[in-house]
Amino acid sequence: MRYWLMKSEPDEVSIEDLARAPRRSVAWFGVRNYQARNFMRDQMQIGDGVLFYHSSCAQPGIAGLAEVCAGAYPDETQFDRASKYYDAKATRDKPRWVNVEVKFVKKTRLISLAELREHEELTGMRLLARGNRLSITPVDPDEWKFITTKLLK
DNA sequence: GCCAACGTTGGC
DNA sequence: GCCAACGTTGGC
Repeated sequence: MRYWLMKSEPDEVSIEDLARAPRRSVAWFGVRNYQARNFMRDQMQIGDGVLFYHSSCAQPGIAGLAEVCAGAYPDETQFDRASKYYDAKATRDKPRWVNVEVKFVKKTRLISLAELREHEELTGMRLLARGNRLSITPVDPDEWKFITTKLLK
């Protein structure tokens, strides 16, 4: 059982969209970074906890909780010429990109990026590391506990 | 829209 | 394998 922070642009998929999705789950397609892919492929398991983070928006921050509900399988969009995520070097025999599926748990108050930076307990968060751009980052159990019990009560 | 930081590509 | 050029991310 691990914990993760996953960034999503609310214009694409917000926590509200996730709550309204069929079965309240979505495929986390479109990841085109090897490190993030490897997290999905090698480490994410059904039941893992997810901090659902809104990025590239007016109020970036944690907007809700989710959980992994399906393990990694090939991301369909890599094969779709019409998709902006199309990858000419990926084939069905040798897929390059995978996605997991993520299920809604709850919407929370917005914990802004600025607020996350205020807490001593969270200074080690990968999200807050200088220059971090990864869309999927591991979250330490202590950080998860602090956020879900102290910041969200 | 700016720009720092990082990742990827491709020539050598 | 190096590294310059280019592309992307994402907060501000």
